[in-house]
Amino acid sequence: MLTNSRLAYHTHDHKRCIHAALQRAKVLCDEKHARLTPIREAVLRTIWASHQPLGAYEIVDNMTPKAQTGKRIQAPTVYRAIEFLLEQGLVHRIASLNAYIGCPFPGNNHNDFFLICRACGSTAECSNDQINNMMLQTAERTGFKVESQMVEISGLCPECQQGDQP
Amino acid sequence: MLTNSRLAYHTHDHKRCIHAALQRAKVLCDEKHARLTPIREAVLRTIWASHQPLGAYEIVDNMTPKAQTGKRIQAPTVYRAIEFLLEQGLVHRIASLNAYIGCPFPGNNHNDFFLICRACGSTAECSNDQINNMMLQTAERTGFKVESQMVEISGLCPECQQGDQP
DNA sequence: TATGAAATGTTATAATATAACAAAACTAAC
DNA sequence: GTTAGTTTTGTTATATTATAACATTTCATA
Repeated sequence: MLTNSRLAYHTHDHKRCIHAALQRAKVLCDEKHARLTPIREAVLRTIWASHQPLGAYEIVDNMTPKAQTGKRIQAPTVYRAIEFLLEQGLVHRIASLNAYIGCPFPGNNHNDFFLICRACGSTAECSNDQINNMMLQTAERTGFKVESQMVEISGLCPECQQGDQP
Repeated sequence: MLTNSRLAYHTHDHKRCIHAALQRAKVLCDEKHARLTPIREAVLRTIWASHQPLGAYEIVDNMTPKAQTGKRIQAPTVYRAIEFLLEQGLVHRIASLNAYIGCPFPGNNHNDFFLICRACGSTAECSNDQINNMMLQTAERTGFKVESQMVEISGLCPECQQGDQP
């Protein structure tokens, strides 16, 4: 099992997270001859500013205005950057929240699942081949041909179980 | 493993599906002293008109107007009915599609997963305790306390593999 | 440095969902 | 039955999420 739950749910030097994510993104885009433009990089940085999934308009609001003109980045531009980042596997969409989160291990071609804390919003990603295989088998027993899957688990992260919110 | 894939993916007497679903709903609501009003029943019937998840505004469009006034049911009314049906476990929300589908085995308190055909939209529900347990275990190994889960699998149903759409 | 392709800017709008308050229908006690 | 309180529905407006359409700019490369 592969997971980033240690980082997602406990305080840590988050600058290193962001830096590492940006580095991985650059390498990956380089390999694929995909263009990680300044805007796309800025959107990725904004998404990585936390371990909580961010809504598209939260991203819009958190983006710093263009240096030259001082104008704010508009929604379509952000959505286009998100689309690119999704295609490259650098971010994931959390459907249950209509929100986006950085992928901690891009390029792994994993079908992961997400552990979403309903109290603090922090979200970790886990991959578990055993579960994937079992889902595949179960689906195929009904004759269904699996192409992609989405697993989103809601509950309480270790930190938030302390207060044990209701 | 429990599933309705036989019905979801193959032609059958769908009137019986609808009738059975309505019957189950009545019994369940009776037991819980929940009020399955005419509007709620009509929304449930509309959702059960197919094995494809329906968007809220598709439901609005498919509802027959009020007999007395001839006026159409408005979105908030439909959303409120959906909310009720979700609470009673009579329908599920498919987050990846922003759509709603009838639950074939309500009251089972199952954490099921959905097999959604990307070609025809038909969606089956499966429950598999083994998978649920494994997800629980995996989550809890990270210290996460699971409360609910959402598994949505996309691919091709048996029927649509014939044409093998790309 | 021209040329076509890709990315971004800009405006408008589609699609999904909810807030807020009024009116009607139902429930339970009298 | 009447009435008071609660639940449900009607109605209007609006919030939230996402995309369409077309103009402009930037980039890669010939």
